[in-house]
Amino acid sequence: MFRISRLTDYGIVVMAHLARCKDDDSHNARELAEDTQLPAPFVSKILKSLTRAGLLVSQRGSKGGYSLARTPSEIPVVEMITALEGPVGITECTIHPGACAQEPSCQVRDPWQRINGALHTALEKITLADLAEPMDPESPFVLLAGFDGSNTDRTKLATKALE
Amino acid sequence: MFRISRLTDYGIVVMAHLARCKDDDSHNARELAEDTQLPAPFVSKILKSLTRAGLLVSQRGSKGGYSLARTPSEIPVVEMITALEGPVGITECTIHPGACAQEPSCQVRDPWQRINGALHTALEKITLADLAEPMDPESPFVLLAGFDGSNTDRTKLATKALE
DNA sequence: TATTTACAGGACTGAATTGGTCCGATATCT
DNA sequence: AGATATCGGACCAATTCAGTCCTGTAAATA
Repeated sequence: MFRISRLTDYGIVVMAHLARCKDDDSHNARELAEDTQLPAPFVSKILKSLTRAGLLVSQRGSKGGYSLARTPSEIPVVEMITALEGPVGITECTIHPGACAQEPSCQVRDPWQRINGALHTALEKITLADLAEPMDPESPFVLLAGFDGSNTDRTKLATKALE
Repeated sequence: MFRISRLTDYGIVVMAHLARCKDDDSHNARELAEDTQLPAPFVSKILKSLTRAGLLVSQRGSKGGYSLARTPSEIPVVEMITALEGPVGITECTIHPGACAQEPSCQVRDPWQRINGALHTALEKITLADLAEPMDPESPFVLLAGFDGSNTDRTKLATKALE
């Protein structure tokens, strides 16, 4: 478990496909469904959500369709996930503070918040551009540090992001 | 979305509680449910799963109960999650390779695998001890690096973990 | 040995979420 | 006006999740 829903998964595939089409003109839902080999009505649903979230712009009518609202490198993964399945949060209390009865006395909340923050930060840094381009095996991607006591600038940065 | 189930959440609360009881004797299900303020039958179910996964040892009969199978610092978070809700995997294909029809031609699989690997590595490094102890705000916890091109040893380590 | 305590395993149920389809309304181009 | 496509939302089936309950078995005690 712990996984993104199929809605999100497919959504990102579609976004990546759009990112790879360098042209700026819009692609309609049927076309995108064909290209990605995904069920057409489902793709249509996904596109609507992404448009409402401001990640795509839509053009109605004949010759209408969808296109990216920004360049791929300006679209972080976390936004796509949020658009399609709501805010990223490992635990309930991350998203709805106060909903859990034993929150005030909870002994594990704080560490979870940190883990969640780290995940969130990572998903903010990774953009559609990183997913769309064929991977360069030499390129830096998700790097994990931690637990070795080293106190780099990045450490403070990541920790700070959680407050 | 993107969250751990309540089963897992509660399970980790119970584990953390056990970790904080320094004594080595076993605690029965009813007692643990009382201490953590969680529904008793549910706690019982959780304890069984954790025992089957080898994270707890159980003692039957009168004076029976549960106790940690290892010291808290030897119990990584990822194992608790796996025990209670199955293997950690962001996408379907991480866990069931080949199940997805368009896997061979999938353009986003590789980056997802990397993200997943990074998450997995992080959850391996964080242990029950980190969750159970009251947090030292100065202590290094989850640190995130990446995308700056720096090629540290840890980079290679984290990248290597994915293959 | 009988009794009590407590875990083991699994069946079961109601609720919530997810996956996926479909339709009527509206906007745009020709 | 007519064809094309998005927009918004209703709708439904299937799965998963949360939580309960019951029967069996192992261990300790009297």
